Amino acid sequence: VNKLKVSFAPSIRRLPSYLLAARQALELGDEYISATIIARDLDFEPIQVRKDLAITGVSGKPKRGYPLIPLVAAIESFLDWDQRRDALVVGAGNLGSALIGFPGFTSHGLHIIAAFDADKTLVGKQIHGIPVFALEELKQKVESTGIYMAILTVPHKSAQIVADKLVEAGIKAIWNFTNNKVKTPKDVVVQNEDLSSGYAMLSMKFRLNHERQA
Amino acid sequence: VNKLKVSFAPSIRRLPSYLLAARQALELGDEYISATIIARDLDFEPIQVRKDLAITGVSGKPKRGYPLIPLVAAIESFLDWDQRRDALVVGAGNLGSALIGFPGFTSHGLHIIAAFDADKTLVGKQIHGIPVFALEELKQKVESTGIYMAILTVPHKSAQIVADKLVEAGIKAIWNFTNNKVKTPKDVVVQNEDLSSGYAMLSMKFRLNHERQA
DNA sequence: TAGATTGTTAATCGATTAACAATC
DNA sequence: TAGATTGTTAATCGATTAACAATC
Repeated sequence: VNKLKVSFAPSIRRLPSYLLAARQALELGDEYISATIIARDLDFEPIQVRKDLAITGVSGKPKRGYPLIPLVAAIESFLDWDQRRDALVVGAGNLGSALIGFPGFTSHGLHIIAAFDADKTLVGKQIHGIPVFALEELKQKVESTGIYMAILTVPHKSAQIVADKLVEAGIKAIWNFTNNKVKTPKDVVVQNEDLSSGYAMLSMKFRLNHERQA
Repeated sequence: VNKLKVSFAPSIRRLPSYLLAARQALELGDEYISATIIARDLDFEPIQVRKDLAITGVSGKPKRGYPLIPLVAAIESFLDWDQRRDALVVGAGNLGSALIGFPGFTSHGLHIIAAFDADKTLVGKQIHGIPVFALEELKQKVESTGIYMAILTVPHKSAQIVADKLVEAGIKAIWNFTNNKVKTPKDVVVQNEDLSSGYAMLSMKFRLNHERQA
């Protein structure tokens, strides 16, 4: 079910780091940035950077590189990050609160404007200035605001149950920070952000590095 | 620099979800789990699950599947998750605090036992029962405890500076939650956990899904 | 001009999927 | 036994890297 093939997934995952590099160069007053420079900064191959940037449609100048302002615009537009997008956080625990307070999202157009939690003692309070509502109010809030994106930060055992409620409320995109995969109808996209898979990579890298030296 | 080839990286990233599935089946009182069942739960192909599990060395029984207790043990041992590992959090802001309070890590053997921050008003306080120290105390603490793993949750602009301090203090593994890639000598492994690349994927999936219906 | 860089086309590499014999 | 499942070997697919002409 629900397996949407995202073409060039690895390239898309790398785009945000190119965007950051471009913005930083812009801040320094540069006009152009070359794939060679980006590659050196990020420890990639220049050819990979060129291939990745090609999908955004931006075009570079031989000997100079990519013009920064069009480059930033091309990446933002390709990712749909050039327009404001409001989102909900569902599960106002530690991780949910941290994401609400995370300043980096606004630079991608992402604004968290409400939180929801099953815990009634949190309801009515604010977290980093954002109001917390009861889960029961979800559907009504989604309908009245037209929001279609939700960040899921509940305990993993309730992930599917809450995801079902999100779908029922009309949410169309779920950023899932629980370890449990959730299933949704095919008109609702899910991005799983499994921290434990990153930790598996770190553990493995450490083991291999260690063994290599031994 | 520092580009350590982790063989079978995609397989390693999937192992934690197999581990979770196996543990859940064990809780339900099952004795075996088949690749078919795991694949259905996680929306993978059975052949992929079998290939992935093969690297851990566990062997299954035709018609039954993989015996749960050896399966859990094999994955944990392969990832080095069968022994306790202590870690530091550096940057005790929102995200750092959330990771300190995240209950899931202990099931992978990961225990956060201290936090560090440049902000002197935090020093001496506790976050979820974990003490916060000044950055200046880093080296001394690393040396006295023998800890070699750090979780980096500082603002992205100070990522490299703080990473350098971690290396200098003797840290050998850095789990980097900032958007900035950090460079380290080759005896220090880094795992970059770039949230914005996940958000790029979600944005793209949503756009493609939307366009397909239009 | 010389040389660095882009962008395209082709080659390589690695991961996923298919096929199927072995097994319980 | 029949049939589901494992595990291995081969085929396919897609991503990365190489080669190189075009360009400024």
